[in-house]
Amino acid sequence: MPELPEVETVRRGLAPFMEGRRLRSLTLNRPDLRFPLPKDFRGRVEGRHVVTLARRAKYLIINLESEVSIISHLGMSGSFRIEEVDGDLAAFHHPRSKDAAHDHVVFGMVDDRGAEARIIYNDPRRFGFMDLVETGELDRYPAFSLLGPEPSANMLSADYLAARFATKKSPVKAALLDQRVIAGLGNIYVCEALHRAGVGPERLAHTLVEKTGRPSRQLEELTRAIRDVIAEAIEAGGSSLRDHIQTDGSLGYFQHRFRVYDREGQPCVTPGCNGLVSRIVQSGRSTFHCPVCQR
DNA sequence: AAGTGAACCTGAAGGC
DNA sequence: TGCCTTCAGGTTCACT
Repeated sequence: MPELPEVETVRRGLAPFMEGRRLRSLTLNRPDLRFPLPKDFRGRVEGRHVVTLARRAKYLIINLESEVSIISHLGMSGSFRIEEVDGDLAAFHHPRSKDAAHDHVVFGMVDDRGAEARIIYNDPRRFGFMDLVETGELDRYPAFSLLGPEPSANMLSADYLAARFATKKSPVKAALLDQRVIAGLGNIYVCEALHRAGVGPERLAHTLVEKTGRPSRQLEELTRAIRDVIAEAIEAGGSSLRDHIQTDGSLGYFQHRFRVYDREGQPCVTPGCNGLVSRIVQSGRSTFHCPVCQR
């Protein structure tokens, strides 16, 4: 579920309920998620104010006062929801009923007027995890130090991708899923970006680089497509924030704009293309693409 | 060294 | 209704 745009949507949804508020209580309903929860987790965060919510790739970062940061990764099925303890803002009530058996971590927040809210982390498959680091050490956090650039406009260029792809013999689909190359793309947005750029998922990454080392026209298209699809997806998640906070990590409204993902057998939407969306498996994961207009 | 596939875990959906 | 198989938005680890 959560690729970069979904995590960013979660960050924006949680921020009003966490930033500037005090984390009064932390409840752990089990000792581990994918990994053991941090040692003395409660003792190190309870009573502290949340300064900011940040995001790096698919990681949510809760910066607390006294230079302590909680790192949260949602894995495949992780989500946050907000329950206002005493509130009258019915609009924020979560639309979907969750299995409380998978409510693993609860952040009890209180603002300076005493208004309370519970931020509840639910994760049936428990592929997610949480960790605790000193804020100044975030850049050295092992999972972060290897990450490639964010796919935002100023961080990602065709020249950069050309340099990374030049010696890569794996299919471009796999190369784009590699978080060391670009941080934050997942299966959905890789499929979507490849389709927008008209690049076949099985193309070997190095074939998108000219002999001179310059990016090919198609690689420039792909770079643009990656930036566009991520920006649009964040926008779509963001727009849904206005009425219903998307703190469940669901796709907001962007799922209605999928051009290939989960559309096997349906007509390709590229103007003038008469192809049908096809599903193949690459390194164990579904790839949706149009064999006619993606080359 | 790089690239592929299995493993981690639960639930939903489809076939019979 | 129920049982079985397949699949799912991610990452890591063990093999070629």
